Amino acid sequence: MSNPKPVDSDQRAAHKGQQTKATIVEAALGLATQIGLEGLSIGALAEVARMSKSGVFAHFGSREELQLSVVRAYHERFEAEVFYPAIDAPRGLPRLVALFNNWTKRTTTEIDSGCLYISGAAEFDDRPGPVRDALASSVNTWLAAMLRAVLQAKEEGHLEADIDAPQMVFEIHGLILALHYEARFLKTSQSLTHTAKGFENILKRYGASEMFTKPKPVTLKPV
Amino acid sequence: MSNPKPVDSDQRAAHKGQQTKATIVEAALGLATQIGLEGLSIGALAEVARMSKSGVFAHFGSREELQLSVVRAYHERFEAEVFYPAIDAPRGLPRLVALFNNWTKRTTTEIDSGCLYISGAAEFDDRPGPVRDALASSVNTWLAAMLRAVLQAKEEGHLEADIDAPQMVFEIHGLILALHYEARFLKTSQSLTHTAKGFENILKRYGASEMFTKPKPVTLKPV
DNA sequence: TGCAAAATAGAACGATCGTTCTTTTTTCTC
DNA sequence: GAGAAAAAAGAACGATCGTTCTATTTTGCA
Repeated sequence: MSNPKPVDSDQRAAHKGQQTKATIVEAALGLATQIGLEGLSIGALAEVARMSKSGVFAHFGSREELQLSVVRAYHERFEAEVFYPAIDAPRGLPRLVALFNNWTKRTTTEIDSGCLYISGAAEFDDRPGPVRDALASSVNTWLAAMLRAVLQAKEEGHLEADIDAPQMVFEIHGLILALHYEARFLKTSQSLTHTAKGFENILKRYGASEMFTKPKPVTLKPV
Repeated sequence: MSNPKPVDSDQRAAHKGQQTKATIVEAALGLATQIGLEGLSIGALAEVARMSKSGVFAHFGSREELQLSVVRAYHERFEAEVFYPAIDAPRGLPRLVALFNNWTKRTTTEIDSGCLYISGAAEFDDRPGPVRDALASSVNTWLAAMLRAVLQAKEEGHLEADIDAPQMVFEIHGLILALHYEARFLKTSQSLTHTAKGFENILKRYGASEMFTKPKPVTLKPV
């Protein structure tokens, strides 16, 4: 009983299987963002991961479970890259701006790789099942976080008091979707500029002062 | 030589083949908008069209040509439903509003069926070839028409003189994309309201007077 | 170091894919 | 109505799909 709980290494009791599974999911994530969750085939994945088809398959038990693993991995990555870094920013408008900037930055890098939340939505539009549910749940979680940020900015007095918060989130979401569509599919060069300018327009319309450019403004909480 | 050019019936010299081909394309359009252009299989299409697989195939010669036919058919339908009805409206803001309303209306009905320009963009993101080119060409044609309408509204003095027209089209496009995404995938109930309100916000921001609600305003051309 | 267990590989399955070829049926013209 | 031409059907192809089963290799613990 010298080491009853080996919590030292990567994940607890990393039985080699779990670490190769992580490698596979990593490769699957790359494939899925490019060719979509539906286009993701076990054969192609095995080739990329330099493994046998059955070797890959054994880790998941079904293609659907593989797709779910990919969605979960994407969710974690999105959270780590977009959400968590932004909660360092002060509550209110600065945090909302940080969230949007991180979102935009991620979408910009995804012009080459693709966004799973967007391609997945198109693929699982009317295809019920666990994959669709997982995708929708992740997106809803993220949109709820954005809504929370808007509400907090309103509470802090950084936005006008009578604004329609879900409406604002809807419009921001539209900017990101248009950025992805026009930059990735149409290869329009000005998309990023349009996105930034569009966000400025939205902020102005909802009563944000010009302080949103400065990361740490003087506190002007009216309460 | 009584009838050298029978231009009477449906399309010129409707040799039966072309009319069944039209039926097939019709069915293919329905399938493609639901499950996507990539998911469109000749076997499934043959089943829907109540024909043999080879019978369907013979009309196109390749799956890619079938996909191209679907894209062309969608383009025609989009034009007929969104673009042409709007050019009856007076040049300037009324026409722009009509274009947007038709676009919104079509997207709303497509909450059940799906929009080929959106699902197709996700599928052919980084898949070069004729299908992608045809899709992108159609979308660009439509966005150019929207841009033209904005520019004309500016010329007519219905919008402020110094506005960034491509920027405005980008923001409008975002509204439609958000409508499709949130209504069709997330099944958010308020999407249509958010879209209409978002358009109002955009119009206000670009200096449109409140006359845009009335279909036939008094002419106020300042030139 | 030995041995059980876990991980991977390999082969094969039924199904479906796009496509080709041949045959039958339907259509159009004289 | 006969006969050529067009359209549709039918069967089969190689390839790939997800999945299952068995065999082999690798791992981790005593």
